[in-house]
Amino acid sequence: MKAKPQPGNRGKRRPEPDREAVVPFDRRRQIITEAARLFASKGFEATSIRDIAAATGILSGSLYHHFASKEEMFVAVHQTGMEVVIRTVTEAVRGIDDPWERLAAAAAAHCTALLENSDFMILVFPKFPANIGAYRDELVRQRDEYDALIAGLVADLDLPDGVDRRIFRLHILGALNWTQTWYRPGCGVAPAEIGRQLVRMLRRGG
Amino acid sequence: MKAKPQPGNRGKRRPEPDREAVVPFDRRRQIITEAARLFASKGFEATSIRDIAAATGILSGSLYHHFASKEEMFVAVHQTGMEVVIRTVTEAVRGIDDPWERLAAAAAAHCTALLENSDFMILVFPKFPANIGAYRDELVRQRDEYDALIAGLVADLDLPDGVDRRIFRLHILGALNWTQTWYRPGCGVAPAEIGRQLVRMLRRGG
DNA sequence: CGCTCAAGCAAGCAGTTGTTAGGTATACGG
DNA sequence: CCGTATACCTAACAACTGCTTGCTTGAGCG
Repeated sequence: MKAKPQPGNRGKRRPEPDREAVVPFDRRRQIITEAARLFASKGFEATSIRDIAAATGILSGSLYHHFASKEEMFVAVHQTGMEVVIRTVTEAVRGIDDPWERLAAAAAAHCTALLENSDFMILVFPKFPANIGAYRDELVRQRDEYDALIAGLVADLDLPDGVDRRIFRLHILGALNWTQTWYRPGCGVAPAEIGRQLVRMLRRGG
Repeated sequence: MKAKPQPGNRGKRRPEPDREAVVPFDRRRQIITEAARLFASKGFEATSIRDIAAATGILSGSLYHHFASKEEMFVAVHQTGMEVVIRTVTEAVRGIDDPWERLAAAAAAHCTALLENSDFMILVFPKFPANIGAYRDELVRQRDEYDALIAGLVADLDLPDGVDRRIFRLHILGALNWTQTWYRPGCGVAPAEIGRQLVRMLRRGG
């Protein structure tokens, strides 16, 4: 966090596998983690390359050995975040048969991943950076993949006639993603419970 | 929009009441409007003082005759946006008695104000600028005022036991506010319908 | 040993940022 | 017609932005 650039690991392909840290030293992943945390807390534009570098314990220029641009870092963070949510939700619904129970488990997992994964905080970004340019398609693809996962869960539900399943899905995702703006740890309600309550309200009414 | 700085109105307190334009010339409001549009489309940090000045047809330094800082502009935009939503929603529920119908009307009005008010686009900001500092309390106060309005509507509902009305309210606002990220004009569903459908889903289930 | 090359540092580039100081034209009250 | 206030312009400030260049270090390999 406050790590100063340490000339120690200059030129090292990789420090010898630390016996305490099972996870191998991976600078790229470390950068993504720190960038994710900063993007989540200050926003993309307000986070400077130097902020990310300082948090990683590196100088700003050195980041460009791992990423071509700040936008590419954003894409990497976005992708990693989406992968985490997709994996978490997929695992959460495995083995559950009842469609509503599956959706409830998914919502709980979504909230947990979003709000509790403090060592790798994810942000489902409300909007993409302005100059994202050519990367846009890739970001949309990543997001659509998760959208499709939720759409599959919604498709299995037994819903009254006239309910637009697309809007149903978007409202669920909206409510879940918006929790980022108001949830604070130790506010009395666990993330999983927040997700479950939403599905409960939508299922039985109220 | 593309208005170049025109030395014409230098020093004028106000141009003589234009017979065509009923609304009196109000630079401060004009700046707020343009800033709101830019903040909504590019985000606060990505919008520069010079962007706002150019959109207003003024030079960047001149903005500081109307606002002390960029953050103060944000506060003004936020306040104006909140006032518009509060006014719109308050008017929408007037004369309606049934609590669920009141909520449905409120949701419809919220979406309409958010998505359709193109000449004064509002953004309900997911998070405040980083260096907002002392202005934070004022922003929270403005937001809480609207929160209380919705909380009042929710309090009148006949809900099943065990439903947390606070979470109920936050999920509604979350779903409604998130529409900003996916709604596009002419996408087949009118903003008011999007709001109504949410309440319908929450009322009867599904 | 000598070669290669990833990983990082040091320094700086050109452009942009929010903000300010000082000057100028215009309107209005006296 | 004079003084004051308003609204704006001009020009710049220091700080910061993303990014590039040239160099150094040291591990791995034949």
